[in-house]
Amino acid sequence: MPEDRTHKVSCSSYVYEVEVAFEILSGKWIPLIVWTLSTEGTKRFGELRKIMPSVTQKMLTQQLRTLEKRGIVSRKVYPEVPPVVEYSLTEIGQKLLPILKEFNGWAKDYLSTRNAGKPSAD
Amino acid sequence: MPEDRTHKVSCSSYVYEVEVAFEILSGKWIPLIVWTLSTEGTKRFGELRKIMPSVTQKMLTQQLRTLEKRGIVSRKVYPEVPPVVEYSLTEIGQKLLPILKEFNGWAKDYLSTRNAGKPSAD
DNA sequence: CCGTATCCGTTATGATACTG
DNA sequence: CAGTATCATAACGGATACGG
Repeated sequence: MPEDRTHKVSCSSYVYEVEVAFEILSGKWIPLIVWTLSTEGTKRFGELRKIMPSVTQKMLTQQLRTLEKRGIVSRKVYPEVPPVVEYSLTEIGQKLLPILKEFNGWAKDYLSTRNAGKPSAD
Repeated sequence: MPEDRTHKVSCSSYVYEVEVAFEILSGKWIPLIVWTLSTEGTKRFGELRKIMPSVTQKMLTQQLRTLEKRGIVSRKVYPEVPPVVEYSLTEIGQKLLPILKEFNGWAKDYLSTRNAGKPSAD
C-alpha cells in the first residue's frame, strides 16, 4: 500500500487549531470531494467518478480513504456482486459545509477583485 | 530562484471557487502565517521568525513571497541599513479572518470529538 | 463495480552555508 | 536584518496494468 501520510492529525504538533483544519482538508482533490459530498449527499464510488472525471480512480480511492481515516467521510460497503460502496460525510464532516460556503464566497470576491484591473487575459 | 509553483490562481481550472480558496492557502506554513498576521497585525520579518520558530528562514521567506504573489500579503521595505521589512495582510487577506476563526472552532470540535473515545494515547 | 500494485516524474520542504 | 544559493530528500500525484 502507498500508505499516504495519514497525518495522525490528533497527534500532530500545532500552534493553533486552524492548522489542524487545513491539514485535514489538505490533498489535491479533497476540497472538491468534501464539497461534492456536502452538497450532493451520499454517493457511490462510480457516481463520484462521473461527477469528478478529472480525478483518476487511484486518486479518488486514496483521497476517500484518507478522509475516512481522518473521520470526515464514512464508507459503507454492501456485500453484493457486483460490489456497491457508498460514501457520505460523518457528523463532524457535515459541520464543514457552512464554512466551506463562506470560503467559496470569499474566493469569488478574491477572483473578481483580482480580475478587476485586468481587462484582457493576464 | 526556486520559483515556487506560483499557481496562476486566477487562471487555474476549477469547478467550484472553494477549490481556489484552498489553493491560495496551500503551503505547509501558510495557514499559520496568515493566522498570525491576522491576529497580530503588521510584523517585521524577524518578529515573525520569533513567533514561529519552527519555520526555517528559507521557508518563511518563500511562503511570504508566495502569499504576496497571491495578493494576500503586502510587503513593505524601508531602504535603511540594516534593512527593515514589514509584512501585513492586504484588504482581501483581512477578509479571511472570520472564516479562519470558524475553521479554528471547527477544529477544536473535531479534536475533542476524536479524543472523546480515546482515554489514553491514541 | 470497485478497487490494488507498480513505476516514476514533479513538487515541496529542509539543512546548511553565504551575502548586501 | 533579511534575505539567497545549493544540495538532498521526501511527499505527492499520474499512467498503466491487474484482481476479487
